[in-house]
Amino acid sequence: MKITMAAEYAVRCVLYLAQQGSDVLVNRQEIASQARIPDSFLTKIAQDLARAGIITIKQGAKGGYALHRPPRQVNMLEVVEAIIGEISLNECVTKPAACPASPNCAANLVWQEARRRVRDTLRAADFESLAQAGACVSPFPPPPSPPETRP
Amino acid sequence: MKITMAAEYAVRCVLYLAQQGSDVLVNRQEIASQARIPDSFLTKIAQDLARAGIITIKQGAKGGYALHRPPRQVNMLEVVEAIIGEISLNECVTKPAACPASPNCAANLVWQEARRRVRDTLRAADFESLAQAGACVSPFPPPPSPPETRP
DNA sequence: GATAAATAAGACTAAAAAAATCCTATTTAT
DNA sequence: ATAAATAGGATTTTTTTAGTCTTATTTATC
Repeated sequence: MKITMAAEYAVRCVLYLAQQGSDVLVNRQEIASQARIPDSFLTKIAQDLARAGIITIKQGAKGGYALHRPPRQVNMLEVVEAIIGEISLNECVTKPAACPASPNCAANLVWQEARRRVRDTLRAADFESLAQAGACVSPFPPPPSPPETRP
Repeated sequence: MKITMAAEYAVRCVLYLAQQGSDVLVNRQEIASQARIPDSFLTKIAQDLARAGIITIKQGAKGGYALHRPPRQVNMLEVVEAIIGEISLNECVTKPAACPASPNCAANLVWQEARRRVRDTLRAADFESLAQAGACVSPFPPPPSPPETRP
């Protein structure tokens, strides 16, 4: 029930790029070290992200990666699914053939609902917000701040 | 990002027991064949369920498994987590040590939110509802039924 | 109390997936 | 032409999952 490391790395990679702003080319080693991603692994991840139209790869000397779109238009769901494929929590939902009873199974609907909610949550998180939030803030309503104690 | 087969089997096992009603002892082979669970694998799963206080195991001749509580008081979250441990979608949330930046990471909060929603959804699904729903109905508001065509 | 019918418990194995790594090829700025 | 980058695929290692097997224990029944 875990996202893979590759997907986590992908999110960190795109988040790092988003922090630099749109269209800024960053070389792979910098991304790898700053986002703590094994450099050689990042090549694989970047290829998936590029195929999904999330980043642009420039080869050759002075090459590197950049966001392909404004960070506002990229969300966590896209990034994660670019790496691991469409999220689904169980077999029943993915391959109905695996469970002949699935259309008659109430549990199946619960899995579908859970899946929908995870995907909605990730979809709501765009990288402009994430990058702006930066330290410790979230795209969700933050907890009310404690009343000021000093005038 | 998948639940394990063991967890799916556990849900089916408990669902099958819930359908028989509370306190009805069912032998393992019956459960295994009806819920399509490899018989020997079910022994492992049952042990976890028993440890979690979800089922009762009776050994010896005429032994078998039964729900330990009314189905109303058992939910999918419990059953799943009895098998795979507490659900968490990524490392950042589970082991903060793995990511020194986690308290400063907006993505982390999104993961936490997603996790919360999955767990809430599974928690809301109790086995009385699931068993009653039986065919094709869900614990979530069902789609409006089509108008009757025959008086 | 002996026996047969059940499950327990844990060691073990096989298969699949995840996480990298490595090597050769290609692209591009200078 | 050269050096600095990335591409892409093959390969490897590690971890997890899924399942099996064997021996031991429990309990109803005769």
